[in-house]
Amino acid sequence: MAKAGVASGVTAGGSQRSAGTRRQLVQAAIETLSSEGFAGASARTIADRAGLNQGLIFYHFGSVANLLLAALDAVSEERLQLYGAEVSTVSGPRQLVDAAERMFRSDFDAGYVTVLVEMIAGASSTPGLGAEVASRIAPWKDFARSTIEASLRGTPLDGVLPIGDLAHAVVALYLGLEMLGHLGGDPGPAFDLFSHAKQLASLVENLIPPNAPKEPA
Amino acid sequence: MAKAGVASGVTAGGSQRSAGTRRQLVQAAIETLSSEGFAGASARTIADRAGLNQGLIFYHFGSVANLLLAALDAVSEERLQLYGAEVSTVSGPRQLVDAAERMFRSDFDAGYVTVLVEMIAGASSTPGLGAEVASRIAPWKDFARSTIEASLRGTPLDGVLPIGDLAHAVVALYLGLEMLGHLGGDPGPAFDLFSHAKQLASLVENLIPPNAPKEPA
DNA sequence: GTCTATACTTGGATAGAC
DNA sequence: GTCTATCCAAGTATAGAC
Repeated sequence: MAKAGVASGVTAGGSQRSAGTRRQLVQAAIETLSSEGFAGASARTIADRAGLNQGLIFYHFGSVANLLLAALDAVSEERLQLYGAEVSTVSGPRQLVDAAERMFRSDFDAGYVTVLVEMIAGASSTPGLGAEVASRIAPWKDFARSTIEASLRGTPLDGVLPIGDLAHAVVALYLGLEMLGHLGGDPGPAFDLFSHAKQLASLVENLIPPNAPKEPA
Repeated sequence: MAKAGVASGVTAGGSQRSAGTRRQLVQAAIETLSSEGFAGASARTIADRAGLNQGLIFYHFGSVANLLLAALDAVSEERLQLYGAEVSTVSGPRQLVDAAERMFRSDFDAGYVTVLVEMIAGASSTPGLGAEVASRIAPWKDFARSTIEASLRGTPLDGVLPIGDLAHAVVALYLGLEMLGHLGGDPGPAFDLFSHAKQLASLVENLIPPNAPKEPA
């Protein structure tokens, strides 16, 4: 056991100065989770990186676990918003795979998916953390589902694929590819897969043009 | 930082008594990794579970990291052997998916894949650990590749699919499904996926019967 | 050779200074 | 309200007992 209990809602909303300190700590927590992993994300390590006293973590967040959750929140919100923007201009499966590849690349380089992976893997060490992490992962599955659904609209696959299960698989694959890529230091195989997926998506699109007008049922 | 450096080959081969102690520690390490995760797998926690003095870990393995690697070795070897046996009786994609589902179920229930996931995620916290873990994950990808290859022999997909990349994806998916299933406490969605995969595999098999004699090139 | 008691280091948390 | 100095628990590691 390393991190202590998960208090709820200790993210006090205070002054300007306080907000700045919190922001620095959250940023340092993200970087530490990326480079040292959950097990290496101690109060001291994080505070050192931010150039701040480690006690501040407990004052502002109540516990290390809560700071890490705040870091997860920050990453999840920012990325999800960016993903939404990327995807909004997309029509059809091939463009979607293309967008997914770009997002994976920038995620991988910045170490953002690592934050998710580390928090999921680390959750089992702290009582109560699992549920908190789960509630922050859920939006990703929702996002995957609605995006897949939208991109399939108008193609012959519309309505025949189990979207919910597919979304689950996509998220799982995304996390797994990140783990393997990070471990070997080489995300190469992941990008080979994206390239195959693009061919497959093109195949689907060439059967029937994307976004062809569809008869109302 | 929690675990210390990774010494090489400290797994001294000694007496009967020594072997028994090591076995108990490895077993306790596996259980601890499963239930508490990498971050919770301290020398004291593991030794307590085994009912042994924590100093024994350093005497027998040199460091906590080395004990955890020994645990990973044990799980990987035992499971890989069992997987090999399961798969040896298999012919064709559908039976393969069937076998994979059985293996995933027993792995998930026993927490064996969790050991892999936790070691991969935890690797980044200890210098040198990443490479050691990577070399122990590699056989899984090899196994996936040769198994997929064999099951496709004689089907119309033989030779057209990028086996290496597919194997990478399968391992990644396996790890990702484990993470998500473990997090939510419910591996359900993973099994839904297996069920879809079975339908897909049946489809492939019905195009051309499995293991149909193939013309030599 | 095997194990235990003990030394030392790092980590979480808070009482009290500003 | 914000932060720092300090405390105690938990972790790694080893010197020495058996």
